[in-house]
Amino acid sequence: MDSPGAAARPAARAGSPESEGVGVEDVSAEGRVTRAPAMTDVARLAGVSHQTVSRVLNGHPNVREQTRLRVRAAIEELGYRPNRAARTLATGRSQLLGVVAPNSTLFGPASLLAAFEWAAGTAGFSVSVRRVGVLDRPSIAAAVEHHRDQRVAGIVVIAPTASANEALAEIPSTVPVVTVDGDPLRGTALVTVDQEAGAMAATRHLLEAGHPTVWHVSGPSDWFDAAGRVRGWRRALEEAGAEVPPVTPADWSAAAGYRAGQMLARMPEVTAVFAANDHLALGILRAMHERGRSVPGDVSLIGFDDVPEAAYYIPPLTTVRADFDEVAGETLHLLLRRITDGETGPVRRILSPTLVERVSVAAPAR
Amino acid sequence: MDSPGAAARPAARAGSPESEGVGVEDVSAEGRVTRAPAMTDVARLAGVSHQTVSRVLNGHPNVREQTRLRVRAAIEELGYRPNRAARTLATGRSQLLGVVAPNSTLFGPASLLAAFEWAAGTAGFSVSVRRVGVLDRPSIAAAVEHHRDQRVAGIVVIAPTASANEALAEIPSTVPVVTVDGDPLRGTALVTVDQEAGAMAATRHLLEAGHPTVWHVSGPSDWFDAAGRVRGWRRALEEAGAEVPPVTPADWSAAAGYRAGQMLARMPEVTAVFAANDHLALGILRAMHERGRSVPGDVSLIGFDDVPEAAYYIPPLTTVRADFDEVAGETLHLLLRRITDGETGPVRRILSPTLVERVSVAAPAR
DNA sequence: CGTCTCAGAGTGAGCGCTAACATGAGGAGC
DNA sequence: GCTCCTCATGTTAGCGCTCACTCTGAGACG
Repeated sequence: MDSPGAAARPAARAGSPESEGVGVEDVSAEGRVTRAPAMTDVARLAGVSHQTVSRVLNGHPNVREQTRLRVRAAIEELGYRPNRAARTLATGRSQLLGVVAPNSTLFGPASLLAAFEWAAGTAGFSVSVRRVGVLDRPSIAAAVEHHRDQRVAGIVVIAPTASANEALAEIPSTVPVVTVDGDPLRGTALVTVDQEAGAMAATRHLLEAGHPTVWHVSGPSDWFDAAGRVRGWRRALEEAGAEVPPVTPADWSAAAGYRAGQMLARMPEVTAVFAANDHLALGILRAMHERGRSVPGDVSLIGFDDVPEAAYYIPPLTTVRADFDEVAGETLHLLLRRITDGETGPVRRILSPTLVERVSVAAPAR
Repeated sequence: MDSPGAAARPAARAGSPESEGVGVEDVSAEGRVTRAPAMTDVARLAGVSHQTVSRVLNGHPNVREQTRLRVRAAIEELGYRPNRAARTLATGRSQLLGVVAPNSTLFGPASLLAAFEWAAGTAGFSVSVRRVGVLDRPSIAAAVEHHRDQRVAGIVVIAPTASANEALAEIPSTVPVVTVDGDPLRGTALVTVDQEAGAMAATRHLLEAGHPTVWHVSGPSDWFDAAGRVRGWRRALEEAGAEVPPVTPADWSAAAGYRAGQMLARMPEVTAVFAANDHLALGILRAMHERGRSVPGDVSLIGFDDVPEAAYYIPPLTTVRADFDEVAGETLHLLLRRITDGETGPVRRILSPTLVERVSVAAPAR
């Protein structure tokens, strides 16, 4: 509205044209506030046209080496920095990537987000994050629209729940979108962790330790991650011919794990539990402890995520680890390919998690 | 580079001017690719000048109600969305806020970031996040420069370490900056939690339970948070006339807490410990457990942060909680005030944390 | 020795918007 | 009835960049 020096706007190009080394940034020699150097200022100083400066900046081939050096020197001297808004306006493309993420600090999404921001930053892209409170259709659609307004080059949607699905279907294909942790069955670009494989590995590990069957405390049922882990658990049991006990439903919190654990702790037939994440496992651990059931003496337990603290639970937790750096890297890679090559076909990258063995698993007491 | 339809650029404004309801978005009736509607399209449809459309969009006063409605209808019909890049270019101001954050998933910074993104989104701002690997001068300076290139309206620096300090001093005052978790003694805009008060409350609580003194496992010494907690702990001891034992240095991890706990567990005179965060406390808990020292029977323990899992540690952890939503809200508030009012003087908002009592504290055994 | 080619530049238009100024109609004030 | 002001709107000129041209001179080629 009223930033200082706004009145000086039509001034510019005052002073002798060849005055060397003047333009620092915001205050001229006379102490007057002036604008930041633009491409034409660089051009004038280097004795070329603004278009040549543009060519140097964008690495175009047909520029003589000597000219290139002269321009670079001028850029350096003026401390020139290109105006991204102008470039975006002129090209219709930006160096901005949009992310739609759930408004939570859950370990998975938070780790993924951090890893993606880091990877994108390293690749020279900015990341604009839009948090959504509930992952329903209108919220996600609004967040996507918001990003499109900014002319982002591409969008990443961290949409771990089923309710987000329909919103994704509505996104016009004019802007590249990659979904992370979304519906593995959808026909778009998707990167996710093989939840089913991870859950199978955990369940098999417990069966192989000698347990007749494995109980499962699941995450919220509308999360794909949770559903995939249930599927893997069930499949491992079925393949081994073991009885499939009822799922104990929960959310992702230690509180829910504790409540589930209180139930399971009173059932003597429960000797092995696979929890859908480490925080649930922590709650279960405490419930077992309170009921005097030792882990792994009486009950074996496996979690999922390998949060950094899992190794310091009592006892240290056997769990399943996904490599979020890898997921983020793949996501970025896929998105950039879609941006530059205009690819639009369905692509799926499903990364395998690994079992991390610690001490919360043992053979069942006889 | 070669997006489809780039060649059709100089086309546009084909077709009968008054053809109603045509302009969906990207494909005209003939199936040809065309550009998204711009302000002039809206103006033509509404029978006004583009400037009037601009006035309606920006809520200027001098527009007749009837005209306003006509313009709004045209906007609706065309599905018009303003081009932010153009607006940014024209005004030199954007609706983008830049955040510089450490590349970690530590509970504090991660929670703060999420809360800030949420708050900013609610206020109609986008948030561009730049992660920095190490919080040293060049890294932070580069991140800030990156944001300035994008013409962000303001910048938030989450700079919890001392080494970040000098970088902050270099930032020109042309762009509003608010520091979070930074040096409480610096003369800029700052929002932070009163670490010292929180640590004092924890330490006093242990003293009041009857412990002769309190031992401290600290965070990394270059973090302001850690330093503040050490100060508060020391001050509470001194004010109570208690002996001040040596600080056990650590980082923020459960692993470091475990190592520190192994030391403390062998010292019978240690009956009360204040850990600089909950994850350290978790590690200490396990070390105590392994050595057969019960918490709170033999040793009382308090953490800091109140991570959601702390209530499910064994035993449930007494800790200190900061309200990150409040911190984020204050930060946004402060930043927006600086952006709109051009305020530049030093401002400090220091928010008080609260003690959350659970069961890890008891009177010392006699 | 004239013509063609092509690297290495420059010129002008326009991306979609806002800011400043211009215009014109209607009413208040004398 | 005239001036002067106010409200509602239009006109014009950029913001700083890229794109599609045009222009120039030197070498290749017949």
